[in-house]
Amino acid sequence: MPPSRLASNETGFWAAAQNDPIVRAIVDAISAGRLRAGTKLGEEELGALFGLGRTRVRQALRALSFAGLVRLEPNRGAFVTSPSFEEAEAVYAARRLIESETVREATRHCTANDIRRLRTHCQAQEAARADQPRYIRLLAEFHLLIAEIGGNVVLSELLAQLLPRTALMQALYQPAGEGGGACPTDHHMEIVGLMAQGDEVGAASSMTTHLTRNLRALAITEEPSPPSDLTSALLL
Amino acid sequence: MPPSRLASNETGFWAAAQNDPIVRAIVDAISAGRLRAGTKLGEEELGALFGLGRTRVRQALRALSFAGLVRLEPNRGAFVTSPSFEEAEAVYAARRLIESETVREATRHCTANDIRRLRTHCQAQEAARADQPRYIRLLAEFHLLIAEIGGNVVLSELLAQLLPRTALMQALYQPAGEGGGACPTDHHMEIVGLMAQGDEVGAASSMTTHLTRNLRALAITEEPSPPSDLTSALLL
DNA sequence: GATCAAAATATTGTAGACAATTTTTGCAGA
DNA sequence: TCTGCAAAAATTGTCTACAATATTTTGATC
Repeated sequence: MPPSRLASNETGFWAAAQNDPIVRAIVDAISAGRLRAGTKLGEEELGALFGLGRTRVRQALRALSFAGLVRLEPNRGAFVTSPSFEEAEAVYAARRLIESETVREATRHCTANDIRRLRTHCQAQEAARADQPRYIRLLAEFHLLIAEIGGNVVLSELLAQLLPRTALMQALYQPAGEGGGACPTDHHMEIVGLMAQGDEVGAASSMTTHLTRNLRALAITEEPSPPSDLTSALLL
Repeated sequence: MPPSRLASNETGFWAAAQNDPIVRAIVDAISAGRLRAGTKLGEEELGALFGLGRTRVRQALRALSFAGLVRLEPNRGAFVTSPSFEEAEAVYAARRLIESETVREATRHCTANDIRRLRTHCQAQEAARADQPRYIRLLAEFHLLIAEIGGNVVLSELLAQLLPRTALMQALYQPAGEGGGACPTDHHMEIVGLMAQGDEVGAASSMTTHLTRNLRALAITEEPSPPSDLTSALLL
């Protein structure tokens, strides 16, 4: 069982879209900070890179735009979103709202096996520290996994949409120090610990502070970083 | 200023998609109960109906699948979603979570002009009672409008995705009595009244009971209603 | 050299063609 | 009549060609 599929329930469109190789590659490149905000995503160029026609590229770009990672300008093309700091705050506010609920529900429903899965997942996070795209994917998946244990599929889907956006913002606004400090596995372990004790209030509040810390870690600098070169950003 | 555009901020993919004639027509037909769950949405047939090629049809179907109104089965086509009752409960739970927050924020931020807009909107709802698709659209827009006043764009977007789904479920599971009883303008007026008094707790709780009543109004009958004829459903 | 218009180039938007897959149809055999 | 299988028809998936729209380059004028 590949860990990157651990938290993907097969329902929902965004989950399916992430299996698209183009979507996947762009999400990874954005998360890792290789694709910077404002970069133009040319259809022909992407198609050539993946050996696919423009049809598939277009589908991928639309999916990414749905998730808020890409901005489609009519007759001009697709660009990596440049979220404002207000937008970042809004996304984190939404996550706090949704995730304090999911973690509360999860704490109520979770079985011993769920706790085990969460702990295993934290270990996988530690192990993947070297491989940044994978590490970031895992950190996000942890939150998704909690949402799934919570049991409300709709909230899971909404959260799944929000997660890549926060990844984009971290890559954008995170100061030089690599993302390691922002969403560390320690916090995750703490949350799991509280869940294991059945302390739903504590777990929810721990989640909230975890997210607030994440937001605070973002630098307010809104300097327009130069767009990156698409081809080199995607070729690893 | 056309009232149907009152509450549509131009950002966000779903807002844009709803300007697509195909999306619009299908959403209306679903909301009005003319297009029943399980109906197959053939690409060629839709294209012929709107005088458009399959490319546009496909885009529309994909957008509808983003919003959870349509299920795409690989190599089989697009079908109007048949949400289970659990799914309905999940969507309403998500709406309660999100909207109790948006109405709280809106109550804090709202100006006298905002209150006026909301009251005007309620009147427009009353006036549109005869025209069912429009009526349903307006009822949903009211909730969106509150979210926009609340000021968190992300929550607005998420809510915008959820609203058509609840419309689908109402059309699906609502007992014979037409949708009038489910989301009446009276409740909306009450909420606006509480907002005008600055009673955020009251407004939030009123919103919650409003939504809970909506959910309760759905019949638990899960009999598979026969799919409708696509052409006749869309030709008004 | 700067400014603006117009041609040239490049890119996106849409439609239709062909390939792959599923569904239906037709027919033989039990 | 029903079942199983194969051919035919219909439908979706993908690519490519052409049209519409932006962007860049060119060149003439001041």
